[in-house]
Amino acid sequence: MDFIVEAVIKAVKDLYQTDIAAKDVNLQETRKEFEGQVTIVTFPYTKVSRKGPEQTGAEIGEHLKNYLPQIAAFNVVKGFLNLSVTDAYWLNELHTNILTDDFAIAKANGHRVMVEYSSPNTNKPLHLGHIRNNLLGFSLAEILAAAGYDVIKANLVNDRGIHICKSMVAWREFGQGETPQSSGLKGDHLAGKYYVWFDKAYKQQIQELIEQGQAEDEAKKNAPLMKEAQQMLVQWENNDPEVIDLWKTMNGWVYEGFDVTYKTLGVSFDKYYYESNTYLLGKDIVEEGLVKGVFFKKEDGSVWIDLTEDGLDQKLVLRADGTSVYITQDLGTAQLKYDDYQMDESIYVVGNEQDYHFKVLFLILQKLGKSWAQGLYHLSYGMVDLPSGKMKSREGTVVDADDLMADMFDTAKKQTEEMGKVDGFSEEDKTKLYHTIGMGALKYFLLKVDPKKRLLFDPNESVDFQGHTGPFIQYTHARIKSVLSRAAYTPESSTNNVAELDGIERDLIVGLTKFPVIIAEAATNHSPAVIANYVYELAKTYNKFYHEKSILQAEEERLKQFRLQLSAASAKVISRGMALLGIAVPERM
RNA sequence: GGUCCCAUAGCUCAGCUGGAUAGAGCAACUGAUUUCUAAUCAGUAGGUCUCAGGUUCGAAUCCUGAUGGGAUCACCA
Repeated sequence: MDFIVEAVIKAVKDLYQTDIAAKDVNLQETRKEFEGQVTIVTFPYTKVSRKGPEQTGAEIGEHLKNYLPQIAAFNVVKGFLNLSVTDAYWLNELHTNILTDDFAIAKANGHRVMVEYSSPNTNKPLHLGHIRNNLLGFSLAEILAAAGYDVIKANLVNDRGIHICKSMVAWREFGQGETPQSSGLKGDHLAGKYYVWFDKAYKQQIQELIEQGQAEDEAKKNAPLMKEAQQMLVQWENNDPEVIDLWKTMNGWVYEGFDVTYKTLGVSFDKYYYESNTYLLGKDIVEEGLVKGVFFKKEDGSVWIDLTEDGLDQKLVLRADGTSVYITQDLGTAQLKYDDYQMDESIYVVGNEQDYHFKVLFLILQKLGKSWAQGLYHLSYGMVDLPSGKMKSREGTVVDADDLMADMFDTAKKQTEEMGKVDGFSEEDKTKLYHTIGMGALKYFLLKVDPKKRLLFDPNESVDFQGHTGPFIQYTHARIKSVLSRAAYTPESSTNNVAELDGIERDLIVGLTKFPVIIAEAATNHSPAVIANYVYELAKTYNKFYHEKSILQAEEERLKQFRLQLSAASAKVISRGMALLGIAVPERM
């Protein structure tokens, strides 16, 4: 639509002798109730035209119609100039753009971006909140790749620390040698089980100590289990062979479990970072900051940065004993990532509870003069809430990722069987289909809302399969594929053979042409929801077309061919759009 | 208490850097299948865009304040 923008600029110059910038041309889609496809808001030009909005619109419209062969007609309603673009233009778009293999595949833009997501703790299994994180991260990586970026998907695994030791201590105390093999329990769930055990037993010990007369704070510190965990952490840092061995074993179980979950979710990573390798990083950056005078040292030896001028607080970056805090490692890890990949942008997919942390982190790196700091971005997404409130691992109010995915599979199976849609499917095909639909419903449900917003999930209400859902879009795709296969349609058979379009056909082409713009928008906004809502709109438009127009029984052969082309193009965009969300679409359902 | 985020139909959400009479889905009601998949389509009903000011040709959108909800303010991560 750039040609229209340029023509408007020229029109304003010719008519009113004024130069305007491209961004001052406000193009929008024409509303359904008016004639045309593209609308220009003419209010802003009334100042230079010194005429009313209607007259200004009429003059610009006349000018455009004279200069642009693609403009068939125009009409003016108040300050809105509605343009009807010729059918020849839309048909040309379909054949020379939409139907080509490289449609909506952006050329490499020469920019490299890292998307860090997932970043689990290895002491418990993944839950619904992690699912949102993983889906957002994976989808965003796909979108950025489609927009022309060179993308690295990174996972920073939190595999060390006191919480990991808690699971280990509990297992050593109560585990009696349980392994995933011996109990049949998935490795990450096994670790999680002992993490919960630790917490239970620990609370009991605290209670006992309080009953013996200790203050609560005191009791929390003195509980034998906590002492044991802390001692284990020291041993771990000292490379105690037995502890390291146990740590490796249990983490190994957890990774096996995570691999299964990741596989079912359909996410993947190009690069793993482990905190056990990075937790000591950052100390040299602290040193650098002291030399540059960005940080200062207090009498006790602790190192701080004063961010009060930026509206934030003073922040500790190194403890008095010289050990790292969270932000120390993150400073070091940020440098490590940059040294590894020299990316232009680095995106952290992390919940909005850490907004403050990332604000501070990025600000510090800027103050340290890191040239790459401006490319850092925190994709801050909202928490997933249950009707009962926030999920809490230790209180068992979490929606487990594996359970949820299994439920989705079962629901998909039940619904599909009820509709009797799987006659002639092999068992293998059925399993694959139920997985595709179940995950499609779940993924779409989570990705269709703006990442920034918090999300309400009711485990008692199953995720819908009708209406604004993943299965609706998947169904539309399957339906198209069914028609195409009945017609034995092949892409080679496509040549232009109609001259004019009907309303719904034109709407469909207009919708298809938007795909590349939508991808770019999703990329700049870091929002898979943009894609999700677009694909839904497109599927709706197609379904309307499907009902209004007969394809296989079209009045004429050339019309049939054209509608098949339009269908094939729709299937392609739906499929690609869903792929950007990490959602597969079935050939039949 | 300081800082940050959020508030649109009964419910879940769209609404791009300000533009036409604020849109979908679910739930409710009505209709469509001798014809390409009815997980679909067409229609009815449902709104003080939390409230009060301000900016201007024009505000759900931008600014200020209030109210309600959430997060965060650890020598935890």
